[in-house]
Amino acid sequence: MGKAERTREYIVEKTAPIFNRKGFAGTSMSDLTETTGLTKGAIYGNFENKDEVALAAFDYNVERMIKQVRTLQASHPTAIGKLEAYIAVYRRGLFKPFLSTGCPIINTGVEADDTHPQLKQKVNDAVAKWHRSISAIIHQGIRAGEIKEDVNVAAFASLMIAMIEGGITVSKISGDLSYLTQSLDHLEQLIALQLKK
Amino acid sequence: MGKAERTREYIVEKTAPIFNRKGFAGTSMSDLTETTGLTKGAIYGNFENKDEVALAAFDYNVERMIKQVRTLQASHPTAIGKLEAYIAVYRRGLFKPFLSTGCPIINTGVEADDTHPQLKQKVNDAVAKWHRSISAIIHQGIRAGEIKEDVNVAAFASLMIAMIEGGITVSKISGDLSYLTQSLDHLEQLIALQLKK
Amino acid sequence: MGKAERTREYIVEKTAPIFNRKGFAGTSMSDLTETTGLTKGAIYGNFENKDEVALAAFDYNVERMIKQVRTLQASHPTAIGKLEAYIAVYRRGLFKPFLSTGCPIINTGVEADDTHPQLKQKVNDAVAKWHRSISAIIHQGIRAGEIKEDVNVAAFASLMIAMIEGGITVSKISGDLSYLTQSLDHLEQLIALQLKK
Amino acid sequence: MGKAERTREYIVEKTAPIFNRKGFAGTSMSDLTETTGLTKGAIYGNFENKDEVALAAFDYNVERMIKQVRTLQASHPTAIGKLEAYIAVYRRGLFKPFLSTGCPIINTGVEADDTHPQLKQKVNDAVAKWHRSISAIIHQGIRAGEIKEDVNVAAFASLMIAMIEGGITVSKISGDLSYLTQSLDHLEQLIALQLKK
DNA sequence: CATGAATGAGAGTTCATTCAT
DNA sequence: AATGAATGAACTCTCATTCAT
Repeated sequence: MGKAERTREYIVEKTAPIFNRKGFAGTSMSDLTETTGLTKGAIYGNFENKDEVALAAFDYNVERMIKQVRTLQASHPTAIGKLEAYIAVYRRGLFKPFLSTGCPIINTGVEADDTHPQLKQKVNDAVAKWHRSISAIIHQGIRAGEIKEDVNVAAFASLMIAMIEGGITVSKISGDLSYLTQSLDHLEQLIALQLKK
Repeated sequence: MGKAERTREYIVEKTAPIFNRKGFAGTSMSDLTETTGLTKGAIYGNFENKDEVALAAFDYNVERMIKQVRTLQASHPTAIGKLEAYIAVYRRGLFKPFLSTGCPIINTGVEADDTHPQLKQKVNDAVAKWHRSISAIIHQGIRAGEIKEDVNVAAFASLMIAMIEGGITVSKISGDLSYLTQSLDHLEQLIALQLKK
Repeated sequence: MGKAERTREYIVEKTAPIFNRKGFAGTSMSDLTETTGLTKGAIYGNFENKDEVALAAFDYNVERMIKQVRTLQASHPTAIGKLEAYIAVYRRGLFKPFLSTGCPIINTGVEADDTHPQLKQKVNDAVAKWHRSISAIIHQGIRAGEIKEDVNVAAFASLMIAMIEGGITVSKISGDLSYLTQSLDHLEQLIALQLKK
Repeated sequence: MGKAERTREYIVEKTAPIFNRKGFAGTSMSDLTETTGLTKGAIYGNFENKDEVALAAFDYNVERMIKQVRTLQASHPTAIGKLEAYIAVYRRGLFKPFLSTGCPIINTGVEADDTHPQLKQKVNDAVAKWHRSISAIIHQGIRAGEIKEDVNVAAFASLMIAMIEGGITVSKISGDLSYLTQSLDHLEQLIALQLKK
């Protein structure tokens, strides 16, 4: 990894939380230089413009969430275990500052939807990828005989994502964790009752 | 209603959708003058600053949503009917541009949470009020003998809000209505199975 | 005096101290409506514009100072007595809030000199009138045999005005009354030693 | 001296006369960009805001006056010579455009006294410093046996400052140099008769 | 006449971006 | 490759003035 590559990563790591907290319009280039300790030139030397930093920061934020799930899923070979890993990760987030700024997909999506086509596309892709990922796990569970065959896979994945994101987001904006707790509790029941054979 | 009051309302009506779409930081005073056809002076003559317009616009946006629910609930005397009215309103939103910009509570909350204390407070209040409103309906249903007595009222209200908001928001940012559809379908089942006697 | 005339005077009385304190550029039309309790329209109905109010306010402020001197001079028939009346008035100002905002001639002149020709002209006239007034008193004293004949009248009047204004102004801007005290003390001696026969 | 430092100085040099002539409220940021040929961004890159430029400009204006006096005083070792240097400098100003805009201490003090606490403080300090400076010279003269021992040092310094400032200011606002001439002539006599042994 | 809502130019300030060094 | 001073457009907001009511 060359120096330029390392600087790029450093900038992304440092600025990603700012973009997640303040949003694209609310984050200024000065915020970025302050957080990184770098100059304007250094950032513009590594990124074409603010948009490019924001896009890279979004990727970084999403990747970071995915990594947490993947790590936990690695130690759970069954489909049900992998689905429950999602719940465990977000439940763990309840007690860490991890979710205090909410989910980057929602944070970015809500702002970008009507103002920033490039970010919007990335958000779209992230949601679609997540949906495919959950669907694949359920299908795997069906093939493995763990999960009922008549489950509406796409519908369940949609419901699962909506509930998780709803829980995270309403808890974040209200400062009341019960929204996330209830969502995760209910999701756990659904997995046990509707999916498990 | 004096002229000032009328202009205030006119400004709020016209600008509320802009704030909902673009957010507070993303909406400029020039956006407001363009939409209203008024000059900056006219807006500053009726509002102390941009914040005040945004706060009034948020109230307007929330009130508009509440009104739709209340109107439908008026023709449903039972508690179950009133809860189903929520679902009907949001399902109807699926086919209208009504929900195309998402829920103002989420849109505003996501941005304001880390950047705008006054708006954040209003969002907090709106969520709390909604929770109280749903809880009151369930309690009324219990007293009326419509709804099971052992329901965890607060938990159900939290789950209901999280699911609706999750459905609306993920559908909005992904452009895929299935998230909202699945949330509303499942919520309908929950009401039928877990609440109804 | 008609109603219009009374309103004009009311506006001038109320706004004159504001102009004296904040200056022309530093005083806004809103300052004027706040102080008077009148509307913009009421002021523009009685004055063509801000300049006209400022010009009238300057006249009022100067006239008010002159009146104080004239009143005291009325009870002093001698020329020396009349000159000492000036000193008495300004010395009295030391203990009243009367001079706390400084002399309107200086306050206005300093700002207007390079920015407001009309006000500048009024300031010029006020100084010239004051000079003529002192000169006339000295000449009267000479004719009456009170004052030495070889006094350089114009020079003495100039020195007297410069000392009074210097004392008032430096005391005002420094918050230290000694500048005015020393000026008045010295001026008193000069009258006794250089003028009095 | 870095580039930023040089630009700061350039801005101060160019804008100081404008602030002295038009005052703080009367000087706009556009006045500053016009005079300097720089953009607003360039000024805001070097100063936090308009206030900071005005404060630096005041310091510059005062320092410029002090330098003239100090330069002349350097070639006059005696206390009397140093005091007469003040008079010489201001008398010289009579024939140059140097005093055409008046004394920055008075110009600034008159406006700032009731409107700008930071500038007011600087004015206060400048007057106090001047007073101390004159007092020190007189004390030095007493110790050196040049000046009478029973002189009221503080009182003389106050009178001297009041007379000089009164002369400058009334001459400026009236356009009649006799006020300054008479003040300086008289002050010269006072030094010769009241101070000199 | 008086009102006060509305005007529109201009105020002070910020910000993404550029470019000489 | 990095610096950071400078750009200039856009930002929020104010102000003297006007005019329909």
